[in-house]
Amino acid sequence: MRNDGETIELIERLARLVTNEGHAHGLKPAQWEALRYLARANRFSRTPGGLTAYLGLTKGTVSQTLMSLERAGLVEKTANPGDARSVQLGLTEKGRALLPLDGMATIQKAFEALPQPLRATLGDGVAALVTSALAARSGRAFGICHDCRHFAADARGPGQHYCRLLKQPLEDAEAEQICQEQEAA
Amino acid sequence: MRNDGETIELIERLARLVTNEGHAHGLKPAQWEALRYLARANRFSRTPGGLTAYLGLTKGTVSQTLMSLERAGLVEKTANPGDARSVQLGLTEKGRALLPLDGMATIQKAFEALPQPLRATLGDGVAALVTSALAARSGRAFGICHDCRHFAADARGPGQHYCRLLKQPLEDAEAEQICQEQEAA
DNA sequence: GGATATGGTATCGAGTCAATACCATTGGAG
DNA sequence: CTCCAATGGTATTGACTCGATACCATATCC
Repeated sequence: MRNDGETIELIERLARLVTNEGHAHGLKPAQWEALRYLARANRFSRTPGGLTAYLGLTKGTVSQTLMSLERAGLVEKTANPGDARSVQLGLTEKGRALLPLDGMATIQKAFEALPQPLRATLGDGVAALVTSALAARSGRAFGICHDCRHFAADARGPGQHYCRLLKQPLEDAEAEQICQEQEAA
Repeated sequence: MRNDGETIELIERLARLVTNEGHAHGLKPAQWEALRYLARANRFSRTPGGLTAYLGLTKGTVSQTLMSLERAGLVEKTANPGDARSVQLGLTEKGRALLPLDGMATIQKAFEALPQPLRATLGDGVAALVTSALAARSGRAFGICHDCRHFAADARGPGQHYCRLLKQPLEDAEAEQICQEQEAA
């Protein structure tokens, strides 16, 4: 029988495996994490500050990583209309093309090789553990927009949603992205 | 409902949380992983080569990390009787004293806060995923000695076990440690 | 309109990591 | 028994990560 200590060791091992996969195609783990985040985050969250909160690092570190990605032509910065201090981040064509080559695909394949009841079960367990660990460090959830308590579906007509917190309209596609401000409904 | 893609995102997030916890007490994540490995590995596996295989890194990298730990007085090297090329690693008193301050304790607490059926379930899922991911990269399991097909229980009397592969006697305590050579029974 | 908060960047030092080169010892094969 | 390839480690280099600290511009609040 497996005891709790062994499970912790396995979680540690899994974390190492994920990190190791992050060296695909000459990029570094932190760079891949930034790329994946930018591919999934909505326009309110695609900023250096958003990425900093997501990764749980300091802003100086994240600024460095973003500069290296910008130098490599994978990420571009544009001015944020409405706040001249802030910066909007986005993937370039080249950056987007790199996404399918992500080393996480290896983990994903291993995951998909598991029988179905186990997959669902693992999802539940990991979700609960992440929630619990995030709560312990008072970190944000970065959940999906449409699962948020500030989300108003079809508030402006079919497919025209609305964020009550940021007072902004939302397209269908955006409702599927992750958001800095998301709070469970 | 959660789909498979979301589970992968959560696994990625969990890996980042584990890595972030690795900065406790001025050490780095890789240094903590080395310390934990040395605390759990048996005498056949407590070598730079064993740690290299466990972490899935190159030997040069691991050599660097071990040197920094030796400079800090947390790890000590002794000659390996029987092979003058090899080195035996061990934790110093100071290194052993540091173990309970491990940042993984935070993750462990979050894990223990989960209700029981979920804990067991998560353990099963993570075990299966790690096994599957390791197989994909043909990595070793580093399982517990007494679960190995080379393990002969009480072969030399009660509590006097034996490794058929390395042809070495094993004490009770060693049978509970992880081993480089372990293969599921 | 000035204090303070916020979003980012610049710089430094220690560490990580792969790659390459290198050095001993070991263990075969002739 | 002597080469010689394989094995276990270390040394060095260069790009990147990361926290800490300092700093700058724009926003916001009184």
